Amino acid sequence: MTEGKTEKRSYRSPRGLRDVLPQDVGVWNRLEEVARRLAGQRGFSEIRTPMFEETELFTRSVGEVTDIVEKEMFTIKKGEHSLTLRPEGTAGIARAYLQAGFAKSAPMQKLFLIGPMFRYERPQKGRERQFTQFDIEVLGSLDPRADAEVMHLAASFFEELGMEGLELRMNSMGDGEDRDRYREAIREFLAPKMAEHCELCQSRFTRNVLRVLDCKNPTCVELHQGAPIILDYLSAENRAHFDEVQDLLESLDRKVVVDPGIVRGLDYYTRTVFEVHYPALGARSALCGGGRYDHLLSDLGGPDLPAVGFAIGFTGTLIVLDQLGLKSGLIEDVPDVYVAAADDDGRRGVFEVAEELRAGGIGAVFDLEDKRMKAQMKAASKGNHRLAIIVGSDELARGVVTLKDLVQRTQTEVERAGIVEATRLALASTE
RNA sequence: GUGGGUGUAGCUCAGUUGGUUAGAGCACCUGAUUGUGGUUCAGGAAGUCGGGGGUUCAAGUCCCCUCACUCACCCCA
Repeated sequence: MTEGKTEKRSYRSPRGLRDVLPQDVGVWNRLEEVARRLAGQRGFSEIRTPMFEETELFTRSVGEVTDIVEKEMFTIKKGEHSLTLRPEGTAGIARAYLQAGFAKSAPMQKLFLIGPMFRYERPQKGRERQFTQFDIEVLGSLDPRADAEVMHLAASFFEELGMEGLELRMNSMGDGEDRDRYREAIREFLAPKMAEHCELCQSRFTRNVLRVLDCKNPTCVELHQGAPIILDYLSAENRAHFDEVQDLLESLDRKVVVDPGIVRGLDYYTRTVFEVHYPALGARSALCGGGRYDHLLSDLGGPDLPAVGFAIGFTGTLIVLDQLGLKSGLIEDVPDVYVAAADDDGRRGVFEVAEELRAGGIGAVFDLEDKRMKAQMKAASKGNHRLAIIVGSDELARGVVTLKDLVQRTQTEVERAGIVEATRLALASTE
């Protein structure tokens, strides 16, 4: 606590956090509007969970041996409590589902959430420390139609925004026994080569074998050539599920690319995993990632109910929309009337007229900067208002106001008393 | 965490081998038009040249450190 004059400095938003300025809010609203509409049409209900949760919720669900938990969480310690800003949406939704008793009262839930997530990472293109996600979750169903429904919905979201050339990639992570058998096969495959792997791989080998294959270290990638592929280990049941999801999507004319390389970075995934890519984006082309998490609810203390969902990141979506020139064309609604004061006597009248119009349901603004008449007219025109109403001592004396059509560039005088009605008429004629 | 690039007016940038008061366009303000807008013309305001240190008679320009932004790797939405 210093006293006296403090040094003058400027402030910036924290690293990796950005402002959405008024000129960009239109696109954001559009993304949310499309998300809400598509979700609503399909019977998904909106849910809003807290921005932070007990840290343990994430270590349990996302997995201790994941980048998210190992190095990307914003954690706050308050006394005994450890709280973490949510790095993703599914864990919180699953927790809320159990807490609300849905597991017993109404296990089948289709839910969606739109909101900010937080990860402590080094920012770069398409990656921020606070980012917004659109999360979709179907809880309580193992039906392959649920998988296909959410996958189709993910792709539809982007298409609805005008994007083309998307790629839907999927894989299966198996479940239970086949997952165990695969894990064993990987362990056998890797064991003789472990000495040559990097430190991270060696640590993962004992803690979570499957993630060893995730390593991008060139030496390790080389060592992984010829590693067993999980699709060869699927049980008949899981194989049938995998095939059925593809069939369903093909019946919607939706092409799916099977990509055995998709191993999602979160431990809770089982069976179906998928990503929606926009290949032209390059480095970070995945706009959406998702899949099944059939044991997450049980891992969090609930019954063993299956679920499937995805998360779409707005950051990447906005970059693509910008690249495609689809961000423009969103005209912001602006008040119809600019009320201008011709002189100092008019300033009070301007205030009263504006409020009278607003009370009558007409949008109106006026100058708050002591601008001269000319500057006010300039502002009216720059602001894209349709009408200007001019109030000055001359008008006040005669009980009228000047009504000017800024588009047609015509003007008339109308009775001050009938201003709302006259403005309505003028607006109707310029429709 | 590891590399690369960039930091000059609100924004986009120019500033030549270091050399007098640091420039342009856009935006902003004023006037031409003493009560009327999108054009034009004239004028004006606006910069600790990211910050600190060093070399030099002289640094926006060269060197070192630092911070910020940005791109890529890692990972991921």
